[in-house]
Amino acid sequence: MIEKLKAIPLFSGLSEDHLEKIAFVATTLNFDKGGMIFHEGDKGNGFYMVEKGTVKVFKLSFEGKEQILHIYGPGHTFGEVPVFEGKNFPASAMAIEKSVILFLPREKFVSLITSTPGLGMNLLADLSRRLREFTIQIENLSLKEVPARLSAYILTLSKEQKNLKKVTLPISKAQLSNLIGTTPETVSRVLKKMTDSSLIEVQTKTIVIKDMEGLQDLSESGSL
Amino acid sequence: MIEKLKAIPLFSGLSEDHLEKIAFVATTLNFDKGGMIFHEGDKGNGFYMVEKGTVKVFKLSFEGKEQILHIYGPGHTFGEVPVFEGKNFPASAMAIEKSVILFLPREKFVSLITSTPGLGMNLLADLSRRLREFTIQIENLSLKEVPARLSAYILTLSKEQKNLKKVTLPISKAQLSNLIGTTPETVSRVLKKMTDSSLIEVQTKTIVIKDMEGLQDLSESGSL
DNA sequence: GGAATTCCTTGACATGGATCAAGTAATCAA
DNA sequence: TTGATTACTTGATCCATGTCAAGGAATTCC
Repeated sequence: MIEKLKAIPLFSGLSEDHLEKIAFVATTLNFDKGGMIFHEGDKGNGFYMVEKGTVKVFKLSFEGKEQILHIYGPGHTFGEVPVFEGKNFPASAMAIEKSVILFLPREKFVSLITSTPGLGMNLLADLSRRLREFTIQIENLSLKEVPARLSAYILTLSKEQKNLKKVTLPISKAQLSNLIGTTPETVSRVLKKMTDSSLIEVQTKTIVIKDMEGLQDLSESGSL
Repeated sequence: MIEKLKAIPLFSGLSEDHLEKIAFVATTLNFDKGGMIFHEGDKGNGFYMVEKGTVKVFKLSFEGKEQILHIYGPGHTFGEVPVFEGKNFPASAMAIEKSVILFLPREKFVSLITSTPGLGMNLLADLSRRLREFTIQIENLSLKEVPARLSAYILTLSKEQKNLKKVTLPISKAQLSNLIGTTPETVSRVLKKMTDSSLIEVQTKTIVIKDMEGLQDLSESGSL
């Protein structure tokens, strides 16, 4: 367990001693594909870490439309907001494939923060990074059109995966459309246009970037 | 100065001694209406507090369109993200009226956090609250239409101002349209429709809520 | 207090993208 | 492997909201 915790950025710089305390209060949860980890409005009495698998954090509209806020893979933590703010979860979380999740109960963790200076700073950095990401997401949703959002997403993938020219979609196109705030139909049509303009080549879950600069332009301003 | 700091939620629960240390490193800045406090991309070597006036934090698109992320009045802090994350400002900040702003330099503040347990927790709570607000803003932009966003905004104002039935717009309608992600023309038209449906009455900067329940419905689901 | 500026409203029109529907491809399960 | 289920594509249509333009109200500034 301690080895697992060491790999998590949030806990970097902590002593074995502290990690041991954390390991002691953590529990392991298993979820099948589609399993709900928590629902918007639930009382949050702890937070979570992905050990294996993939998780989406999302909101549903009144009519059932979904907006994905984050997709998290191994090593990422989520569900912190109610831990520090006291209220309930502002969004829901679901495993989008068979996943193993660690759970850290709130109270034990809060007392750990005050006694572990580095942990507090790590958390502040982590929440700040998330605020920055939301800032970008709001910019994308409000100031950019779908082709710009989609190419920005492909470029993000290309940076995440070392594989600079050939990227693999980690989620279905339906999920992708909910992440960038559009519909599967529109994703399909825009990918086709991008292919027609020789920016990319698509084969099922693989996208080959043919014109990196063109994609970059499209992600910043342009339309197709 | 210490009296000013006491009024700020972020510093609640801190001893006079700690407040004195903070007051010692804080400086006062004056801005006219339209004065830029910082630009997106600037290196952030500290954060800010509104003492008097109003500030908007916003992003500009390539084409010059604006999306407002926050409007802050007296007592609110802003610009923390780079303090804890190290990089630059993810957005810009401008005084939208003559304002007095306190500036807290980064380095002195960071060392203060490690030596002041309560301050770290206050900051975590503050950033968490902001994450929750962004969550709602993303939901609004992506899952709701303009009439729902506008009525949600009016309801928020009504909660903020004790004045339950009669609210005063704290910003121009042009700014309001940039806050809810639309245009002045659309705001104008939607307010008119809401007036025609007897939900509200508008007179310049004042809105009287005639049908609270109807507004609530509209903010959650409906269209006009 | 009146001119000048800024802000707001209204109308006509254009359009990005949603929705509905039907077919095709990919994946899963037995 | 094959049938069944789920995911994706393509076309036709519709609608909310953006854009452009012009007139009207409110504020600001000498």
